[in-house]
Amino acid sequence: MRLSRSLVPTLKENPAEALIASHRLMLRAGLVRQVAAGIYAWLPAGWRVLHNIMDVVRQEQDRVGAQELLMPTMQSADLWREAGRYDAYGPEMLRIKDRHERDLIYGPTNELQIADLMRQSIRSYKELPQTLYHIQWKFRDETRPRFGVMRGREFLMKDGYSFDLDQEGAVRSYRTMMLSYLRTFRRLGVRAVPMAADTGPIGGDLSHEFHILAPTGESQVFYDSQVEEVEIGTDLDHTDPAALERFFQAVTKPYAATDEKHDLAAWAQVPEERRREGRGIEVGQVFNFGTLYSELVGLKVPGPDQAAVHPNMGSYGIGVSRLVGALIEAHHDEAGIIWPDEVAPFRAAILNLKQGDVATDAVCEQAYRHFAGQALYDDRAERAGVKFADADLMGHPWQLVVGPRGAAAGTVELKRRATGERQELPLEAALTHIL
RNA sequence: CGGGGCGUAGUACAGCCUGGUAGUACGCUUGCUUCGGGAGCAAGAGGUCGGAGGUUCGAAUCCUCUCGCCCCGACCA
Repeated sequence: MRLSRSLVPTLKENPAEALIASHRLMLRAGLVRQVAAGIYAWLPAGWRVLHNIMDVVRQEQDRVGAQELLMPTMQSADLWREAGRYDAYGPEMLRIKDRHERDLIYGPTNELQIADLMRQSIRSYKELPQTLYHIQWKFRDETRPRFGVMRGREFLMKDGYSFDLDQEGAVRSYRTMMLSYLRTFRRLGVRAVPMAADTGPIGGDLSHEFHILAPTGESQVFYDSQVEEVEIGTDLDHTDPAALERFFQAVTKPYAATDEKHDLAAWAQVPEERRREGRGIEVGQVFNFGTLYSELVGLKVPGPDQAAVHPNMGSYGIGVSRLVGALIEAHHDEAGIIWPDEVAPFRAAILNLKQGDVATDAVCEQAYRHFAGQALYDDRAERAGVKFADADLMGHPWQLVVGPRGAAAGTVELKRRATGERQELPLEAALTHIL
């Protein structure tokens, strides 16, 4: 993208409504604009970030055999009534009437829909296990939206659901998802610690929340520093139950809990020098809730012995739009955002220090073509300082600085945003470096 | 939902108490100069002061109602 022709409305000053770093920087870097309380428009650069996160999530889901589908945002109230959840859910659920006075809801979650879908579709235990997921907008009418996209009313969430014949299979699905999630967060450039968690209104008895540690987190978290040393299992074969179990034990054995589940007795067992306490941003949660929902919607299949079986379900969520804020909370400095490589809206910014200079323009155009849409070309006829400030603010992992001096000598300056390191090198070398 | 705060130009704010032609800075436009890490000078554009009603000769300013946004708490990916 050429910056001169892009909708990237950066701000030099901090908007008054934004108090925490990620909210401030998202507005200042031109990623989002607020439309109403807790509702945001994603501008081109912000939308690219969201896409990049979705891509990583998708790849890691597909890798462990989950199938993507897409369920609608709007749901019929009937299903919720049938399951006895329409009145139970409370005012957080946005209820709408269509022109025929039929009750609809904007989905706050999808486990009823997916269970209903499976009820209509699967006919035998031989079709299990299956795990399905989608990435879709949700709406929860929070009493108090805040912190920008971190607690919006409308938010993008990846939610997945597993269906197993029995508890043993369900535990395996649960562990597989744990692995997938930890891989996902790792690729997104953050360490998310799984913590024992309350199961909340969804019910069930096995649940972990994934927290990114940041001072602005909403939960108080306690953990044994050993969890930080666990190998994430990038190459682990998830179809090997023994390897999966070893991994799961290693990840969940060290003490880690949010304040809701904090156990003082267990905490006291953790050696003092390994005790860590801080704030965490919840970016994901995994549940196993047994046969609760299959029973609610009447999902059952004939088992091996002819008897009808309610599949054992698990539910797995990642707050995709919240992650954008959480990643910024975890990666920024005074100058702006520092994107992890996989999520950056652009791999590099090309800064043309003298637009109109034939040699400089030529080098920039060459680099621009080379990146084929993966770079933001700052082709504005501005002072260098403005460009550097914007590039730092937007947090591109690399900055390719092209000026007339270098263009004449056949070199460009390459700057790494995260470290501030700069080096002067030939264009070709710089390009290989970035890719 | 309880408590607090705020709505004036794209952004940050002043003006309101004590009514009298809507201001400052940054950003934006144009020109000249400058030009390798948030330039200087000059000239401009840009606002139904959140909305409605009222008081008044006259309302951003006073009164009433209303809408919206932010913060703290209780609740949640």
